[in-house]
Amino acid sequence: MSDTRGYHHGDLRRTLLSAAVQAIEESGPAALSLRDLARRAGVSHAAPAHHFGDRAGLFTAIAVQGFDTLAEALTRAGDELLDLGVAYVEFAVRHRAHFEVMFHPDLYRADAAELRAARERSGAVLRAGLAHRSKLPTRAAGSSDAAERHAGGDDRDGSPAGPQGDVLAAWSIVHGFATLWLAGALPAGLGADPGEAARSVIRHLFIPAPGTD
Amino acid sequence: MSDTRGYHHGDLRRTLLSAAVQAIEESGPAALSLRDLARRAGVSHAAPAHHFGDRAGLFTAIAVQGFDTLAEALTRAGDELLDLGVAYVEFAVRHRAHFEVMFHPDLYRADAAELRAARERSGAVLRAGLAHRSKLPTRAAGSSDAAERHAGGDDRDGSPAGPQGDVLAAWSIVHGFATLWLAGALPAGLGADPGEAARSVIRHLFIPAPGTD
DNA sequence: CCGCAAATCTTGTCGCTGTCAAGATTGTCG
DNA sequence: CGACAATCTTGACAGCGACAAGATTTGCGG
Repeated sequence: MSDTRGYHHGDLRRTLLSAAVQAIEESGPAALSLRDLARRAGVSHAAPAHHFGDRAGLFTAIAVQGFDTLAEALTRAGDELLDLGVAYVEFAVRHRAHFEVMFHPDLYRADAAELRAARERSGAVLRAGLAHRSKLPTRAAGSSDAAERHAGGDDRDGSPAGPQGDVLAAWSIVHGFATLWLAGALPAGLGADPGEAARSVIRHLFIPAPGTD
Repeated sequence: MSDTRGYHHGDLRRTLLSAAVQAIEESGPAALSLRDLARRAGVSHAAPAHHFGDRAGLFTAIAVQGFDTLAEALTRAGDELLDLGVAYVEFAVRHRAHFEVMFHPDLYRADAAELRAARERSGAVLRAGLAHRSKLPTRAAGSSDAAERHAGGDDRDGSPAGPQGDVLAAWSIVHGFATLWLAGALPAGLGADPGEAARSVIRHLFIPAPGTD
């Protein structure tokens, strides 16, 4: 079945996908070449086209895979906002290639049904996790007056300062940290563990003074 | 001098740069073609090489221009953290092409002297502005107990949770918001003004409950 | 004013790429 | 066994970045 020899490769699609991910991790999405991919897989230069149509099709498949993997990772992370954010950053660093593709819609077919479904899947996990944001672990014991306070405030959605605003702020800070980390823009001295570094950055979201213990 | 006719174009470098920026705004950096640029400027296909060396050289020039423009914009924004963040996001949206190139170091020559200088210039402005972060405007009158509190706490730098942590958190949230906005990943309904949307998101950094007033 | 060197742009070429079309091989199902 | 669909190959074409060599213009020293 997964015989990689003979006229039929047997598992070409999966092989091409993982080769693509590896190539992107090495030199970025822009440098990806379908022909080079085919060469790595030991097939002819036009073989990839049959499975993905064209370059955009390949990137679409990678993005789909990425959104699904992200959904899994976030699910595993649990309900607490902090852990959710750390998981997001760790996903970005661990699956750098997927992450870079996912947030460059000009690379793939953003309107593809398969992709919209995958995006929606990971979006749902994110929203579900953030719905419990009252479980945000402050250093103090009290159950987060922050959440309570504006739960009584303005609940109509659409308002950018409303509960959606919390989600936006949380998403922005973890996405920004991940992006800057991947771009190599962050100063050295943060250590080698992006998850831990992200944790202390995320704490600044709702808790003014972090303190060291 | 700026005669665009004849054998010598006269102002080709600037023309190519602005054509490149426009092309990137239309279809992203990956789709940029030196030959297409030359065609737009009405010169031969090899003309750009003389001014920029190669593709990476062109992107380097764009990145330099971007870092300098960002430095200007941040300088104009003043000292308050909130305005600084809004200016950052507005720069990203207004100069989308520059922003996208700046944070994709694999596109250009990150070690070029000219570029490191420009990056350092904008970095200095950022740090200078954030040094006054005690001026962060809370809704309440009091002069931000947040800043005071941990100014007495741990002042040694290098600690990710220290004052550098504030800078990181602020940078992350505005960079993340800008990136998500540009990627079209944010939900509709935030309105058409990214600066204003950013303002209400940034407020979540140190102030738990924003309230609408 | 002259002439020469440097700067600027052109022309030609090479290998590489993505994409399409047409053919070869293999698995599958009636 | 035979036909059909899926899979892969071969061949071709235009566009691209890069390099080399030549043409044209500018500018500066004499």
